[in-house]
Amino acid sequence: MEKAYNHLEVEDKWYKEWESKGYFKPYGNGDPLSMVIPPPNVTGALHMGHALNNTLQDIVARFYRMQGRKVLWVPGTDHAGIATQNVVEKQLAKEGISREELGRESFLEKVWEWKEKYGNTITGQLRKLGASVDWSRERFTMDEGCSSAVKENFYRLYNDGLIYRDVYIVNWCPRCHTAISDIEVEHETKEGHLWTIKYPLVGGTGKEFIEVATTRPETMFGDTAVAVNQKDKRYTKWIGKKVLLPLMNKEIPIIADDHVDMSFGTGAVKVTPAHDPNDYAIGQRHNLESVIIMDGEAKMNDLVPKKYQGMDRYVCRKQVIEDLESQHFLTKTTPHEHAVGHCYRCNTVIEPYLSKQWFINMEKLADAPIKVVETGEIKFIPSRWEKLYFDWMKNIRPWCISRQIWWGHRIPVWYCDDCNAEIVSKEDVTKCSKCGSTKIHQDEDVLDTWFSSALWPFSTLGWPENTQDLQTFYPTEILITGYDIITFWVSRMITMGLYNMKQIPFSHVYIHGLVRDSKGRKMSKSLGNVVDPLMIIEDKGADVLRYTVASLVTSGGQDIKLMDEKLVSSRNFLNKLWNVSRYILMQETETDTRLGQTIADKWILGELCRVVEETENYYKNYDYNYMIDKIYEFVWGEFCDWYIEMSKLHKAESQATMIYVLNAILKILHPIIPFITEEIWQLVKTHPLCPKDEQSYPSIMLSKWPVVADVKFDNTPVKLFQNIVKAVRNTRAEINVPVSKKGLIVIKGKNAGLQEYVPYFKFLARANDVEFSEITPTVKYAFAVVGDVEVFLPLAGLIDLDAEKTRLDQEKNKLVKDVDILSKKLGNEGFVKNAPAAVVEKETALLEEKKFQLKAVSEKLQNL
RNA sequence: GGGCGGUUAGCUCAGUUGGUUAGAGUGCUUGCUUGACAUGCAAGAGGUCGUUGGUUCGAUUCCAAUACCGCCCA
Repeated sequence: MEKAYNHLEVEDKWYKEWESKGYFKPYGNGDPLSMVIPPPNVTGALHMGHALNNTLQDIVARFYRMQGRKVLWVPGTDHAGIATQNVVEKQLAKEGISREELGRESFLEKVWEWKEKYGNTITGQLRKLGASVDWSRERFTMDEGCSSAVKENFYRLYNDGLIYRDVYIVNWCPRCHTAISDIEVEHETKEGHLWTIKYPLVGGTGKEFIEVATTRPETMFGDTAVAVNQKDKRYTKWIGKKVLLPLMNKEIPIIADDHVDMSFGTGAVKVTPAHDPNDYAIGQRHNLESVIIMDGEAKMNDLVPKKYQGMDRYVCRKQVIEDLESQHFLTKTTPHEHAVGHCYRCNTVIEPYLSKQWFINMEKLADAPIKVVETGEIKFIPSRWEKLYFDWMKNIRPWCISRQIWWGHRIPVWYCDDCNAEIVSKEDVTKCSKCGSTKIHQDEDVLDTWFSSALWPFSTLGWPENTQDLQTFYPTEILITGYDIITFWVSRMITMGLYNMKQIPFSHVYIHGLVRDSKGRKMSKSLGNVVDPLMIIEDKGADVLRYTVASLVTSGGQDIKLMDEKLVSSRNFLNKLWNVSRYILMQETETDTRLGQTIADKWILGELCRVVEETENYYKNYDYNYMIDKIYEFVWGEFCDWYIEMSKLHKAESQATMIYVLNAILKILHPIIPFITEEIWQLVKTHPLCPKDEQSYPSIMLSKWPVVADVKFDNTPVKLFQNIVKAVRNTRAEINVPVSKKGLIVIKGKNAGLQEYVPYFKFLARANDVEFSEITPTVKYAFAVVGDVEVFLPLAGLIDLDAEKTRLDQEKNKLVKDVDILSKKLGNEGFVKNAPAAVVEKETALLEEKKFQLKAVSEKLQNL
């Protein structure tokens, strides 16, 4: 083996091997287990969120594959309608072409070209990460099958009366030129103003006004009423009268509505039904006219006075304020903080906009999805996310699914120009089914991308066809995703899964946190704090990235701060694993195949048995951070630091055990760090002392989870031995004994079982001999007490007496404190009476030990 | 305004049913060219567990209040 591990060469080599040999396909005859990948944006690039999400999925896939399950992990990408269209439009803009100039057909050709060119970027990057997805089943939300699923779903929902088209106020993005759904709007608190405007009373003295407060004066041209609360005494006399809209000279009524907040502003609000959702609701209740005063780009249209026509909404706002002021209609301007909705794709301020859109009546679909989570048929991990899910589902509102863009699934509805029939069809329509006219046209809009994503767990398995895959692998078992798309995606998959399949789409939803920068900030291009996972893979390897990410995932699902130090620590661990393997494999091959010949062998086999069992449970509970801690401690702390060192005294007898333990270590680590474990395992499996059946597996990823014999071994003597060695090392270091000097160790007290460890003491504690004695040595010595064993280091002439005195003094002080605390505790009647007997017993024994140690240390200090 | 999460060593974080003297990695100090590893070995220093009350024989852990930070929803 090379002295240093070369990840660049090894990782590429094994991934090619695994993929080309078809190891990612469902393997064996085990119980099927399937997962679908959260499809990344087809034109996107791998970011840390993907790296985390796919590492976690791959860990699950590889673990269960080794457990004998028939694992299918389906990969694929998402067409990301708005985002992709934006990207391609921007590209075209550089060439001075707009999509309108190009026309729908040609533009879509361009997008497909773009997809062909860049669509492999992210899938290539998933390969770099080591994802064991079945590429032969790769899907795309706009491929033929998924498109047919979308049409089928639309068709069914429409015929069940759950999809409808209606004029409604929606969130309009003036930059993307499309409606978006409620959850696609991001609210940001912004410093704005509250303007108070006088609306003069019609038929009054000319000096009577009602004052309205607004944050959006430019929408006044669309006002069709002023509303006050019925209970508001200030305005009772005004209700039913009319005011004159300034700058417009249009008469509008004053109405009473219970939803008006009397404490806000002046208590009177202007009502603009076409440009505010609350006002729209008021408008509906009072049968008010809705006047749309802007175009699709949020520029003022020809329903406003000529002066303002064509102005951008913000330019217009400025002008309106100026004009109101000069005409003495503006009475007050106060700073005001309020939430402003922004488009999640381009961050443009959303314009509430009245338009005709397609909706899904989610409320009628919500019962079953709520129930399956309530009954535990679908389990969220951690369970606290169920609350978010319930909040969302129980207050669900109509889902606006139409988008005024071109890239996406075109709505499968045709309209007859002659008889106005609305025809929904899974096949393209050329003739009106009602009147036979051929003058028909398809709906111009496309569907929300999430509409197709909602079908992903079954559309990827072949639905609406009843395929073998669908029968074998639906429902899927585990869905792994970040908490940011529980509402966007998880809830909709559950809804559509139940609606179309009459079965849940998955039983476990494992929710992880988001990856943040070292300061805890969200990674974003504008902040420039984006960590590119590919740079890490290039620099340190995918294994290092995976190990780091997995070690940072907590069971509580906290967000993850990615720090360079963590990556270095992970790399060091892999280096350790590499080197200990190299050490083991570089030994001359022995012929003795017996395991557990020495006490060291027996001890490590016992520990291995415990670790393998614990690890299996941690994997099953997604408890990766704790698991890695335990494996790290076992591999580095116990195997390398103690076992390997001890085994150097009997390399030949221990070789079989060493290989055996190494083989198991590689297997339990494989799901986390697949590449390095494969590289080493290929060497281990052909070693003559490796269990023979390993050779029947071509790859560690297809090999079986280790079955470790339940070795019963009392590790009390080993622990005592280790503690004495540590005490001796500590003592020698503190009293400045040169490392090169060896000395005698005298052990006094209960030393049952320690005789066997004499050679190890000599080797690991720099002893030239070890004596077991019942009496205290008479020569000068340094002293330590371990449990109820006294340890003497008679190092004549080498002892720094001052240092030894300081040491023992400190030790004594500590023991005095311990004895004090324990005495008080055991002197407390309440404790002795109420605490469990086992605890009292333990504390009593401990007090005895501390008393003994205190006495021993005090004596030695006096004799110094 | 409603909800959720966080606050533990210089830094980043664990802490699984309440039970001694609270752990890890990293950083720091000291000593080591020990026969796989200096990406290493050995030893060490470092915390009144955000604050205040309560329950309890006993609270980092359970309850209540409060402060600060972050996120989501309206």
